[in-house]
Formats: sequence, C-alpha cells, structure tokens
Amino acid sequence: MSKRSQAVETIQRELIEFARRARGVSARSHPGLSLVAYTLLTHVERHEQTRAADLAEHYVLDKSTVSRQLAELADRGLLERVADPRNHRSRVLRVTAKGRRHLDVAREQAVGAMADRLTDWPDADLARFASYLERYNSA
Amino acid sequence: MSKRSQAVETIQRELIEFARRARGVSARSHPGLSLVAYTLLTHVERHEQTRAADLAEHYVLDKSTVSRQLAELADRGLLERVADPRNHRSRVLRVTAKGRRHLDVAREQAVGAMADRLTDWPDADLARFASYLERYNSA
DNA sequence: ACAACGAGTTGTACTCTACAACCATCTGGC
DNA sequence: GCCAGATGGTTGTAGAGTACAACTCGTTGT
Repeated sequence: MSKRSQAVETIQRELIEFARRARGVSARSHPGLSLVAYTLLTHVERHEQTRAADLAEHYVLDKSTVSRQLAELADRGLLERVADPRNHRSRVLRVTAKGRRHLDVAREQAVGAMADRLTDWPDADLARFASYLERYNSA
Repeated sequence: MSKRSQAVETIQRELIEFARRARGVSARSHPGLSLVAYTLLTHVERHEQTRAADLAEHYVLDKSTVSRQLAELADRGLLERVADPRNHRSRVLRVTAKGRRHLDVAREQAVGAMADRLTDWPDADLARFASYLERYNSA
C-alpha cells in the first residue's frame, strides 16, 4: 500500500476514533446540553439566517430530528425562531443572549480541556492542525 | 485572544463538527454495521487481547452498552469471545475471518470516500494531518 | 387556479446508551 | 484457608436521539 493511502487510512481511522469518543466525553463534561444541541446552537451562532432545513442537510439528520432539537432549545430559551416576512414557510434561527452565555461556558470548558491535551504542541503545529481540519470539513 | 487559543478553539470546533456528521454519514454509507460496532471491531482487530472492559474504558461507554454491542457482533459471527484460562471472569476478544471481511469492505468504502475529499491534498499535508490526528488521539 | 414543491411538525418505532442490580471470579489481609 | 472487597460481565429498565411516514401550511410555476 502506498504511503499516500496509508495516510488516508490513518486519517479515516483516527477521525472515527475521535468521533466515537466525543459523544461520551461530551455527555460527561457538559451534562444538560447534548452534543447535538450544542453543535446546532454553535452552527446557528456562526451562520446568520440559518433555517432548520439547512441544519438537517449539513449534519445529515432528518428534519424531524432537527425540529425536535430546536423545539427543545427554544423551550429552554436558548434559541429563537424568527418568522421570515419574505417566506412564511420557514423561520430563521437566532441564538438568544441566554443561549450565547450557555455556549460561552460550554465552549470555555471544552476548549480548556482540549488546551490541556495540546500544551506541549508548538504553535506552528497547532495552527497547521487547525487549518487542516477546516480544510477537511469544508470540502 | 491569542493566536494559540484561536487555533485551539478552531480545532475543538472542527473536530466536534466532524464528530457530529460522522454518525449520519456512516449510517447511510454502511448500513448494517453501526458506527459503534464498526469502531469496536476495528479496535479489537488492532489490539490483541482486548477485553470488554478495555473497550468500555477507552470509548467512554458503560460496560452494559459494550456487552450488548459485543453480543450482537458475536451473534452475527463477526467476533469471538475466547475464554481466558488464566482468568475465568473475563473473555478475550478476537475478530473472526468473517468479521475481518466485513471490516475490509467497510474500510475500503470509508477510505475511498475519504480519498475523494482529499484528492487535491499534497502528500506531505496528508502525512502531517495523519500524524497530528494520531498524536492528538494518543494523548 | 391548481399541481407540484418546500419547510416544518407530529406520530411511531427502533437503536444506543446509562444506571442499577445482579452473578461469577479473583485477590489480599488475616 | 477464608472472607471482604475488587473486577469482569450480563440483564432489566428507562430515557435520549434518530429515522420514516403522514400530515399541514405556504410558495411557485405553468
């Protein structure tokens, strides 16, 4: 097997490995905001004018799943569904101030835990790792 | 915020982003072998003498969850639980020939899909990305 | 104006998961 | 040797996340 396909296989395996552990770690570290909810909320925060259907497509989830997750987030006051005057079928999503606070706390914890694992990484490696991940995800 | 903590935050966000999509993508691409089952089987293949408790610890899962997943894998003939003569409490796990075939097929699909996303990456970047992921996961 | 489409919600069922209770086996101190 | 506590695993039960199907309501195109 070529060096290249070995690298691809390693990337595949290690990413899956991470994904598999992330759920459990996240459930333990911030109970009360599931990984799904956290991710959806983060996405809405970062992307203006997101609608439920966009989330479903992006995260490969059924629209019913997204609908219920958003309903829960809205119930808890972390997110608003704003009627779009131009299109009465859909509603545009927006994180509330309360939601933003929750996200800040969760993010701080998550980033803190991650920073611990990365303490002995040189700055240059961190920057490159970050850019690789962005590049991979945006493909 | 420093460049360094920006990088850490990006890494955190992008890894979670990946994890969140992995489940759905995997469920669609290889139905019949869940992401959990696939990961456990891969782990057993790569690590001799793995026991159920090791998997539970490694993947941050309850031992009951692992027990059921393994029971299913064993039922389907993909994995064996071999009695350990030295310790009658535990059983050592081993992938069967059938299990190996399943893994090969699943891996080939997964790696193929991933290779498509990575076609325009230079070899050096792939190698570095792979090594970063290994380094991160082994921490 | 009506049919097709798009966005979202709700009913239902299944899987993954945790927690608790349990059984069997091993280990260390006495 | 023997018992208490630890370790490995299974089973009962319940809850969260998810998909699929059927539905409503609004929009678009012919």
